[in-house]
Amino acid sequence: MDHERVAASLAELGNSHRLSVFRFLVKAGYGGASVGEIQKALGIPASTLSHHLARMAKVGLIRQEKHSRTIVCIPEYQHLENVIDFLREECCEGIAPNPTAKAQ
Amino acid sequence: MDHERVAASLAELGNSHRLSVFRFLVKAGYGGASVGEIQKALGIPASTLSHHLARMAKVGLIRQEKHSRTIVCIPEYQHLENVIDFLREECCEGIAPNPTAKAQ
DNA sequence: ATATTATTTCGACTAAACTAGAAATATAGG
DNA sequence: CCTATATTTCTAGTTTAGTCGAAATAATAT
Repeated sequence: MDHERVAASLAELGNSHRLSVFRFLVKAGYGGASVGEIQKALGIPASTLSHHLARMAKVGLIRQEKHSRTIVCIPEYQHLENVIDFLREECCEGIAPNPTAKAQ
Repeated sequence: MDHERVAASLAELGNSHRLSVFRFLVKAGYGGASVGEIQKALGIPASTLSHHLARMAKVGLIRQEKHSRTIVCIPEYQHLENVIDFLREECCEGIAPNPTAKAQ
């Protein structure tokens, strides 16, 4: 994953509503949850939620599958894993060998 | 680290300039780098950079130490570690046990 | 066909982020 | 004291994000 995609994904998770949605979907598991279920659980107005879900899908944090009338949202675990891997590789160098301090 | 602080930190890292700054500081190591050094390396106008650095410091991603005329910026590795830990705990459940494997 | 349910798109607004030049501040050296 | 350097604050403009009611779309059932 490249710099810009990582930044875009972090920006999406950097919104409180969207982070809540992602956490909810992770709890829901691989089956995900429908837009309506998310809406009821988190109490976000439908049009607002739809907007946030579209953004999350756009960067690949979630996938949306249409099953008749309902749209099921599924968290893309691997996408988040890739973001975390990038952060570990690019932003955590040197954390193990700490020359200045021990712990805090 | 709580939900809101995680979201705020992710939002800061979710900006391309700020992610570049953080990566640069990590490469610089525990000694960090001065504002001027960052400015030269990344080519961001001084006032713009100052603004981004202040935001990063506010959420605890970096620390700023004044040494005579220059201000040294140091990455707070542990802060990012805490953010990553939150993501792993709250947003990666179920990734190890495959959906095809035993449910629990 | 009509009604019901699930979700999105539209439209309009407010708030916040991003940008960067110019002026101000702070510190050090001559 | 004056000058150079490092960085911030001020100011102002542009852009993007966030919000949500109302209307539109899509699918299903009656």
